Amino acid sequence: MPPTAQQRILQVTAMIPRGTVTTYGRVAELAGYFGAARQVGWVLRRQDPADTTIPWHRVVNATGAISMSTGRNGSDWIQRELLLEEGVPVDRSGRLPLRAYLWMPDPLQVLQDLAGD
DNA sequence: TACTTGACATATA
DNA sequence: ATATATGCCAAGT
Repeated sequence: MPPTAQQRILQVTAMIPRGTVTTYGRVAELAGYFGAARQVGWVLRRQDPADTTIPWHRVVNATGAISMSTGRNGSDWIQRELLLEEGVPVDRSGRLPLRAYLWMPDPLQVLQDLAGD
């Protein structure tokens, strides 16, 4: 069975280094699903906020902010705390200096890692 | 099958 | 800096 989109999205997310962040759109792109940013949000939404096995908190939107929403039942604020713990400065509205903390992986390396499993 | 909903992104005003 | 408008993709109803 070929890996599902969800699996690849989680695999890419798992590669994000501590103390750095990336965007939904970028994760989709690296996973091989350019344009499917919303799907990334959908996948991360069903992760257990308490489970840090996969660093879901290192994914933010393209404006450089945590996507705050009442539907998240507070996981958005948990995300802020987790990022602060890693040294990523997030202000009270959830904004952060994206360009300074953005994960810049070598695309080829990412493909290698995805293939290797 | 058709319509609605979202942890999105980009372009405009 | 905000707000509105489209385009996107998959799941839920």
